[in-house]
Formats: sequence, structure tokens, C-alpha cells
Amino acid sequence: MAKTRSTRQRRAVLEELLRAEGTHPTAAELCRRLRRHLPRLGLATVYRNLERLAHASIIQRLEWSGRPCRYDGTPEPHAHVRCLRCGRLEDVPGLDAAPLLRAAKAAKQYEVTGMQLEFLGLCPRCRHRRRRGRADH
Amino acid sequence: MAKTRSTRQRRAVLEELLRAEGTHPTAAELCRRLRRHLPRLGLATVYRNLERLAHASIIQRLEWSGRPCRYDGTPEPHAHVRCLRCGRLEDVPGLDAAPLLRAAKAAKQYEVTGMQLEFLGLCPRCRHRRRRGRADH
DNA sequence: ATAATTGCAAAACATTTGCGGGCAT
DNA sequence: ATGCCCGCAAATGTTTTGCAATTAT
Repeated sequence: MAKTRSTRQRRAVLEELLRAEGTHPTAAELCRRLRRHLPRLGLATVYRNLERLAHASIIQRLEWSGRPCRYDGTPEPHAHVRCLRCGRLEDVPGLDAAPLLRAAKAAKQYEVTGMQLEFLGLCPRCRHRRRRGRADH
Repeated sequence: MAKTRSTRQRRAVLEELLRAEGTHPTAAELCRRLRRHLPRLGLATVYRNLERLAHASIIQRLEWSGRPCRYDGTPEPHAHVRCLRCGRLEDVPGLDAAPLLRAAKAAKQYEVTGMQLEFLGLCPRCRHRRRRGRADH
């Protein structure tokens, strides 16, 4: 594995993600925000740094086919709800993930390193106005 | 919503998925298998039918960015483990999903219709030979 | 000085969509 | 006869990769 360097871009990506607490931004959203201070920042750079941070278990990458990944600044696994209509992603409080991880480790001979617990449904807004909402949050 | 018809392709897709019990095939894998009997079957047709079946809660679509979706012939949510190296996807027995769904419904004002509980790690094979495995299972 | 990292463009990849023709109802 | 569905090809949208230039060590 290559030796890691501390660059302005790498620091900025992590800082911006931590600042976005609970927002679960996509790579493109982070890039757009960061360009205010780093106008030449490339989207590929954001992706590369997020990948590295996720691999080091400093952040979490929340996957969903067809729509862009969203990123969570905390490494501890926890539950999320995703709106099937507008794509909004929120934390679900009060659900302890630790016992689930323990159960999974006991059940299979996998080396379990993480988990993703995601509920799917309609957010309050989309429940009421039953039309396609915007996907940017 | 359009009225649904029973075509040879639609029946074949569901049958093949049910026959693959526990295999969690991708759309491309299903298509390849089905072409033995339906040589002209298009991948888009497989995708369209899987989407329809998943939307009707007859099957489940298991999402993961960057790698193809895998499909599960049972509609009941249950836990899976995924190997980060070779992409293998297996069921995790002995984990009841019902109480999680109940907790999520109580915690948020979402209309929760489904869930995905996925553990990530290294499968037994990849744990031992620490090199990149194949992704076709 | 060295090699990791960047920005940009192009590639790769899974999935969706448009369309003319075919088939279930 | 109607219009849903198919196969094919092209488009879409996200993420990755190649490469020359830059920058941290």
C-alpha cells in the first residue's frame, strides 16, 4: 500500500463531510461546495479521497444502485431511512447496531468489517404530495 | 398503471430466479442462463421484468453501487453478507428482521415499505487467499 | 529528488430508454 | 383490434482510470 500524504484537497474533503453532519452528501455535492475555496478541484479527486477514507473506516459510503453514493462522516454503523421517491437519506435514531454485528459474526465464517442497515419508504413530504420529488436531497 | 400481461419471458425470469434459490443472481447472469431456452432474450427485458417484480414485492432487489444488483426470489426482508473482495452475497440465518422494521416505523414518520440489512466483509475463501477473487458469484 | 496526488478527459460499467415490430388479451 | 411487451441499439448517469503536471515528503 502506498504511503499517504496530507494534501489540501484530502483535508478539505474530510472537513467538509464532517461539517455536513447528518446531511449525507454525494461526491458531487461535496465537490460543488468545496469549489468555493478550491475552484480547480476535480470530481475524480473527491471520489478518490472519499474512497480512501471509507477504506480506512474513517467515514462510511452508503451505496444505492443508479443513484450516486452518499457519504456519512461517522465510522460507526447505524440505521438509515431512504425515501424511494426523492432519494432523501436520514439517520434512524434509537437502533443499536452492535448486537446485529455480533449476531452476524457468530452466524457466518466471514470476517465482518461493516454493515449497512437501510429502511426504504416514503418520507413525510412525499407521502403527502404523491408526486416525484427532487433528488438533490 | 398499465395492465400486466403474462408473457413467456416474464414467466421465465421469475421461474429462473426462484430456481436459483439462495444464489442471488444478477440480471446478466439470469439472462445468460435463460438464453439456453430463449436465445433472443434481451438484457433490457430481464431488467424490465425484474423491476416490475420487485416493485410488486414479489422479489427483492439488492443494491450496491458499482457492482450489478443482485436479486432475491423471496419478498421477506432478511439479512445478507457481502464479500468486499469477490462480491459473493449470501443469506445470514437466525436474524429476525421484523422487530427492526417495527422499530424503524416507530422512530420516523416515514411510510416504511422495506429494508435492507447487509453485512460487509471477507468471505472464508477470500480470507485465506488474500487476492482478488472472481465477481461472478 | 522521489513518488504520491492532482485535474482533466476519456473510459468503463450498470441500468434505462426509444422505437419499430410482435404478441397477449 | 388494441396496446402491452419484446429485442435491439443508443443514451444516461455514476464512478473509475490514464496521463502529464504538480506538490508533499
